[in-house]
Amino acid sequence: MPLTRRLEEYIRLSESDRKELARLSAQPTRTIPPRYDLIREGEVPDFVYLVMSGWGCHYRTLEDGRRQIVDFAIPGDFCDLNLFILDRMDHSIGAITRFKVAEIRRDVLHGVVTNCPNITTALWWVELVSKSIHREWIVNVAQRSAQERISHLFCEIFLRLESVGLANGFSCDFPLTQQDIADATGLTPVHVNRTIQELRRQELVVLERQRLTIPDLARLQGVAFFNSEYLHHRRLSRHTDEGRGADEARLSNPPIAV
Amino acid sequence: MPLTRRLEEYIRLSESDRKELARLSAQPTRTIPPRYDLIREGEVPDFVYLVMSGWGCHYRTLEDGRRQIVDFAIPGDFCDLNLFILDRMDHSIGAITRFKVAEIRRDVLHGVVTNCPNITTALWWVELVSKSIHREWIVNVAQRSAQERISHLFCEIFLRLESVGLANGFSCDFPLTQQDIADATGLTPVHVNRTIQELRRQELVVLERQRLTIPDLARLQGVAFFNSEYLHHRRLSRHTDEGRGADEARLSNPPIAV
DNA sequence: CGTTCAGTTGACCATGATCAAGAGTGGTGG
DNA sequence: CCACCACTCTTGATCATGGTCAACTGAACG
Repeated sequence: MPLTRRLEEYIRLSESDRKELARLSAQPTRTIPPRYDLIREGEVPDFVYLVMSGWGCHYRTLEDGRRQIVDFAIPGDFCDLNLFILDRMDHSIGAITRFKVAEIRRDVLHGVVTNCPNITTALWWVELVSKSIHREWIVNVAQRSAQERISHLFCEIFLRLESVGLANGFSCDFPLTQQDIADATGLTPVHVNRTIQELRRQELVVLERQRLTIPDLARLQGVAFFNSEYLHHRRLSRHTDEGRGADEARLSNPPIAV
Repeated sequence: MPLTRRLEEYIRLSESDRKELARLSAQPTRTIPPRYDLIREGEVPDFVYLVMSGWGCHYRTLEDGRRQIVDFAIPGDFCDLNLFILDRMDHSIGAITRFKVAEIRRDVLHGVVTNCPNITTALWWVELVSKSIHREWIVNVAQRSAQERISHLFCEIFLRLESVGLANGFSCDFPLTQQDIADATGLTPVHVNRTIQELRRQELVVLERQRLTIPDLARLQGVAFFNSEYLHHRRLSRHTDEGRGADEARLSNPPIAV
């Protein structure tokens, strides 16, 4: 299940943790058709949403219609853990594909969290990692060239999907249109098109029928100036050959219940 | 005191809350000279830092030397609340001016937080607002023109300083060099220079001797497509004439201790 | 009074935007 | 089964915002 895989990037889960998490995934679901919104800027969410399947995106719109995707939401992601604070949404969440989310009531989440301090810690992780991803996106759009930006996006998406078990080998689903990529990277669709053609010509990516293949991840990371630290994935040692010493040390930290 | 003013943007503080907050501000301090780092990418922080005076910045560097400021740290800000999670820093924090921070030990913060659920809620707010600011920065660098970006930065800084009591009337301190502004907006110093000259010519800002004056904030917000919602400042009604109804409703939400 | 650093100016360049038209592709209904 | 429509992708020509390089000014400080 993507959620448990996701949280296992950060902490060890006990059997009872898993049981509690299963309760979250068992909540009633809602399905959003492609290109519709789950929730809009200004609305007050009733639930915390947990992505079960499909892709969504977090985006902001300016008054004159410019639109910027600020993050993607893939299975195992929470959409608005901030429900704890209960305020208006400062951005919207839309569906890219058919998008199925579990609607978790406040009290249910609160129950899980009080039963399992472990899970509280894991949810903090999730929040902080998504903040770290925001930071990396700032760097991405502010400093990188078109080719670097798009390569970086490909690397991030591939590794995030892999981390929840949704990649096989060198490939993963990739339902984004070139317009979506443009909205996420601050480029125009025309330029995204030309840049992707260039990436294809250099055999850095294969992109066809909603499927992304990265024949040589290290090489793509190289051209993107991609440094995976910001994802804080424990299992990344798969890719970096760093060994497991540091990981084990991290996992031994006692969870802090706040 | 900036910290209490800051938290009062989000919640009502009781007398005992204030007393606990005073304990945080009374922790031992450390002073960083201008242009030195408080902490670097990859290091493991021993403390949560609370900014007492001066300005700092959060920044990331790419391997080839490109540098991007991803947020500023001003009095009343916490630098790395994520200490709860204890991992390596994924970015650095540097001093812009002489920069004084209180070093708060884990157990001290933990004590304050367990005594005052109110403050826990407030700290969640602080985290979520800074995440929201990250999102706005993504939009800023990805979608706005040079003039819009810089105007937007001016608006944000002015309102954030005002919210902690560090603006008087139309002015606030502004110790950033044009190089700093360039690093924060993803522009070159040369272009920042020309753009600021243009803003001056249009009498949108006065910028001299480390001091920023905004004669007509509404007008500057207009050219920047600045919408202050993302700052989640309760007291913004001062600027928007929105009245206080919604604010009062928000403040009446019971704080959630997580 | 020289050194340093921020700010300023000019000339030229390049990355990516804009505008416009056409080619594939997939889904829908007659 | 095919015709049509809509949407995404592709291509070309031209333009503009902002980058690069380099030199100069001015203020601050020892």
